[in-house]
Amino acid sequence: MSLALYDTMAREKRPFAPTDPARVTMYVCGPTVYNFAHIGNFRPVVVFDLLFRVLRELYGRDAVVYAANVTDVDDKINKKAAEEGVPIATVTDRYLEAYNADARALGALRPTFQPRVTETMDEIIAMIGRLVDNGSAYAAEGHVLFSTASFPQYGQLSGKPMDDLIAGARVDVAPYKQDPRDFVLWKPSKPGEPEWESPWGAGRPGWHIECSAMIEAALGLPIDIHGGGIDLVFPHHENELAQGVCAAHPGGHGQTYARYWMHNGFLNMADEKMSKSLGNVALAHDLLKTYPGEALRWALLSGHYRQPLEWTDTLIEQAKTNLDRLYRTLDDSLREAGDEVDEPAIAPEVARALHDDLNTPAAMAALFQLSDELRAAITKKDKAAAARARARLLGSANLMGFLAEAPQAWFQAGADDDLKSKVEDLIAARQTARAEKNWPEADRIRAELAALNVEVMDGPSGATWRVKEQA
RNA sequence: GGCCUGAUGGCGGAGUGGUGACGCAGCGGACUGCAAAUCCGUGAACCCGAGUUCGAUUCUCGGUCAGGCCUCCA
Repeated sequence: MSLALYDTMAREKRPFAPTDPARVTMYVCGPTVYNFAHIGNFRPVVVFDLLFRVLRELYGRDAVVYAANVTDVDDKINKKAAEEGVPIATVTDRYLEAYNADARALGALRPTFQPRVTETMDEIIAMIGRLVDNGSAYAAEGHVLFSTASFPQYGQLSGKPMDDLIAGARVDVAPYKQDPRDFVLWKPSKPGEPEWESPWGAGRPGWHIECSAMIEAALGLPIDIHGGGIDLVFPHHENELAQGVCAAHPGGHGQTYARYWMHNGFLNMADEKMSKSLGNVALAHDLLKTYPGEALRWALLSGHYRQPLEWTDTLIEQAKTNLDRLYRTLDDSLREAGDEVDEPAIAPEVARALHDDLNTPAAMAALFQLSDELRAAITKKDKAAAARARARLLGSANLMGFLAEAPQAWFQAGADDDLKSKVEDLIAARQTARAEKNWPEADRIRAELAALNVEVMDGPSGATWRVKEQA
């Protein structure tokens, strides 16, 4: 039952052992809230939610502390607020709310903390102050910069050779930098933009410092797990690590910032990286209007989290079909084998797969096996075995954030009460026709139901129905 | 240019030094008034070359191709 996680820093899978099993800490880089987030933004949300669930199962519900930040100070936010002529909080509140709603729809539990930059300003400024005081950072022309030369281990996480970073610098080096690799901790705001008072003049924090400050304040160093998208390895996490460690220990001196670094791969849209500049984005907000959140979650987890995932309509539809199969077995078991209940249990095969660096495809395969076992019990009309198998399927699927709905609700999603009663009436009429072997009439009613986007299925214990296409 | 991943059947996608998961789709059959579901059966893959080995899809090297990072980005 031991958990192993792939650590970006070590570049290998390592057995996971928290510093303190009574307080397991995890931090994941969250969204910049200036617009609806696209589906790619939700891959880490879902992946690390799964890890959160696994850790809670392993160490106890209250033993895992999970912080995911919210960036609510940013150029894109400023731009949006200016366009709308509203304070930035109007923009950030709006999109944070939408983001959380989307995350919830995708089955993600709320993180323990969701710190915002605007609410962490004091800690950020204090941390920068310490970095300046202990010689890890310097002020110049209204900016404060981190001195990468002060941190010998700089570049270790991303594996970037120091020389390359200097030689490969593609952007013009700002004149106030002592070293091209140095990065901003604090900078002046442009006229008209929000600014905060600091010992180095009014301005705003640089991109990376918020995470270091939040981690120190909310979790404490070293944290057990730090997660995010693969693209954040450099420069974001490299810089975060450097400043986070040096704030307490100038020069680093072998101090650990995060004990396990985890990074999820990208979603590819139509053979290309999904990117806002290419315009091939799919907003989770929009997808959720067409597909059930669980289906999107299944699709996001259908490949291993470190691999790139091809995001296509087919993938989502297959995810839906896969869940249909599981829900159908569940539904049949409830109807044919009674509602006798057993203690929910997590199947060992599912646990084993998830503990192996979150091998979700293998875990899903195990779910299908559990479904088959339940199906076999239903066929044999073995109620006790069915109850047992159902408890294992449900317990395992729930751990992964699946089968959270009642089967009826899953299959009849999108049907309002009006449609439901109409369908019930038609089915009753059809039952009468079938009893009289009036097949033409029965088929006519089937067609009528089909026109309502409803499919009827005749079973041994009566007819059931479902919404065919959910849109 | 530097660094780093990956290349598995029609599709998605695990995994393994030795009889090649799982799901979807296909085909044949059972069941069904019809249909759906379900069940049984079935065809189908490990990029190329060299090396290591009794044996490689799995290890090593080279190549090709694809993707990522080096700049805001999950």
